[in-house]
Amino acid sequence: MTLKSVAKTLSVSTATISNAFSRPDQLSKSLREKILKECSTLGYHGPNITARSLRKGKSGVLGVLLSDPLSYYFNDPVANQFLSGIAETVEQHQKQLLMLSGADSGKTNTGIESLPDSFIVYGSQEHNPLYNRIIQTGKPIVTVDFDAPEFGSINVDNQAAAYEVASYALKKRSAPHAAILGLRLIHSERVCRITDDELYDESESVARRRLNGYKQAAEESNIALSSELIWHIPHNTFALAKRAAKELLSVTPRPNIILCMSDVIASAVLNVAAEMGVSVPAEIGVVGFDDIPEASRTSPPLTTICQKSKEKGKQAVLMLVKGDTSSKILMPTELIVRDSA
Amino acid sequence: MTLKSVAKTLSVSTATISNAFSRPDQLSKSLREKILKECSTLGYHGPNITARSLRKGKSGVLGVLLSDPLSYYFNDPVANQFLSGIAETVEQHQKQLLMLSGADSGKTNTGIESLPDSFIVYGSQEHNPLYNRIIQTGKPIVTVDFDAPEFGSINVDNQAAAYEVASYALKKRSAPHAAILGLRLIHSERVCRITDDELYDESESVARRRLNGYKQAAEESNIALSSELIWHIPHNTFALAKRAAKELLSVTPRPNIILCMSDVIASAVLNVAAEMGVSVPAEIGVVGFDDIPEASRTSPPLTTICQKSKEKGKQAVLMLVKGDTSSKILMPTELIVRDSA
DNA sequence: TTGAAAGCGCTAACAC
DNA sequence: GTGTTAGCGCTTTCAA
Repeated sequence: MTLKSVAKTLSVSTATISNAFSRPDQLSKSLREKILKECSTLGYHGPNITARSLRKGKSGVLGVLLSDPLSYYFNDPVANQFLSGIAETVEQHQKQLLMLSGADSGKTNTGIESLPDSFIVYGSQEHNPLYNRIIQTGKPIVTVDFDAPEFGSINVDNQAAAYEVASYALKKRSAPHAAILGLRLIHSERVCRITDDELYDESESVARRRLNGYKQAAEESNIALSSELIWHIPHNTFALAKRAAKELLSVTPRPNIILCMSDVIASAVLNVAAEMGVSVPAEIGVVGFDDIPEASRTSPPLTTICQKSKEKGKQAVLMLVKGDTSSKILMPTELIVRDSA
Repeated sequence: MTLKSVAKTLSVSTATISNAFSRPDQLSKSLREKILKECSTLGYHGPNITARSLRKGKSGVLGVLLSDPLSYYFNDPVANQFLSGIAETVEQHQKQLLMLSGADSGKTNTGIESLPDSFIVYGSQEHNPLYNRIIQTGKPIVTVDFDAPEFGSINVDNQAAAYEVASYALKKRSAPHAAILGLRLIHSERVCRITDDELYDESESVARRRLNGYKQAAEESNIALSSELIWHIPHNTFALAKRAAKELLSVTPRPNIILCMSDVIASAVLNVAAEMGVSVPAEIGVVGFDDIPEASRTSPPLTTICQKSKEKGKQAVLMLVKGDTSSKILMPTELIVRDSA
């Protein structure tokens, strides 16, 4: 059942059918309705999207390029929020959402980058060949949580936010002794501490900016920050964070402030602390980052930085919809004080 | 940059370029490698997927039809698991994943159903016009968590599982007095109790089957189950569940067993119970359903039914990949005993 | 191993 | 307001 065959059956031209579906102003209302009704009874539900996309050079699909396997993004609370903001806005604009994995792209090229009309690129894509292919399409791109000079972007001031939450935590203690549970600080798949030279890495990643914020707060409070008390966690999962938390809470003397680069990590700390009988916030203060929904439900509830992940997704879609591909948006963050520090 | 223009530049035929990318056996290895290399330097990354799909009638895209707005699925732990199982398997098979919302389909038809080669339909789609259009494409379909005679499907035995967990909870108490927090029991957007006639509804939904399992267990224990102690919660969110839990825990005399149709609901009950100073499991027993990751981390940890959501997603993709579109698979469930009952 | 050409289903320019 | 037609970029058959 094609537009052509339908046109023949209804004894009108193909243009008329096409117009009935795509350009209502090109024919009378009565004819349009008649045609739509007849198509419906015939079982023709409108133009084939592949053919239409080929012809028009547009598909109505928005691509989201992610930097890890897709399954990761279904299990990370921050990504969940971000993607649900995207999804909601995409739906409002009657577009389709295609999630593009950073993982499969190394293998066979499926040419999928030619389908979407525009892209949201989430997180740094250093070694992702698909990213380069997307750039070469010349289609509109907005980056989120990292920056590329040539594209519009949405970010938060990670350093300032980390500084704020760390300062708060440090000032709450009379004799602060801080440790850091970092997320993706270095390129390693292992939970481990970093080395001193890695501490002064100059890269611009989210983790680095947060670390800089922590360092800044520590300096202001005249606290030493050695790499011995900085852990690297390769992915934002509860299990990995728990491993790091166990190591950290077993250190003697035990730090009394734990700065966590995500709420998932912070909640793992609370969990381990409870298991070990360490009381929060009496013995140790814990702060997170992100303000995921669970943050208000942990015991004790988390003191953290709220970054409006859902709103980030929404804004990214809106930029693309509006055709704004050059603004550099810095979203506000907010210190959320609860009981964990 | 098209295949044709590249062919001209390299002075070979279009067929040769096409073969180099899609049918390696049709030309010599050396020629193929030479062409691939030259294409790469030229910046041609392979055939346009729209044109290719139009021509071949296949796109390499797998569609997942959902019954609510997409954003819902990013925030539901069970859906997260299911979708991550799908995503993982789709990636392994070098296909793309397109999530199709049940929400936008009422509005303008984008013809998107013509893109995917096959579909996973998740959850009953009673009033979803897109479902009907997908059926009309005649493409392979696998349904999950509901059944349609003409398609393959993946389900769990909800009634048996609910019976199992309810029996366990009831037998743990000397004088059991049970209440039920149901998920999508009726068609209402409000948190509310159901009426007596609704209690005997004959429909085949997941919620109904679970309710039947609870009823069966109650009968066996000679317990009355009146609609006065059965709540309907329209969506699987913590906030709605909390509202219902508050109502329930304020009833006098207070039930001492709470059967929850999801772990999200059960964890909301634990949360409310803690706020009200009701101790679990001493004063009330709580059981959930699903075994989401958080279920093992609540306090107390949840006694629940494990349904392998991720595995369901994986199996659904596998059926489609294998071309099996008629098997009716019933996945096993397992009673997970923890501390909440 | 290669080249020529038809045609996948549609849209839009143009003619009427 | 409607009909005709070229061609979007590709794959595949057929012939060379």
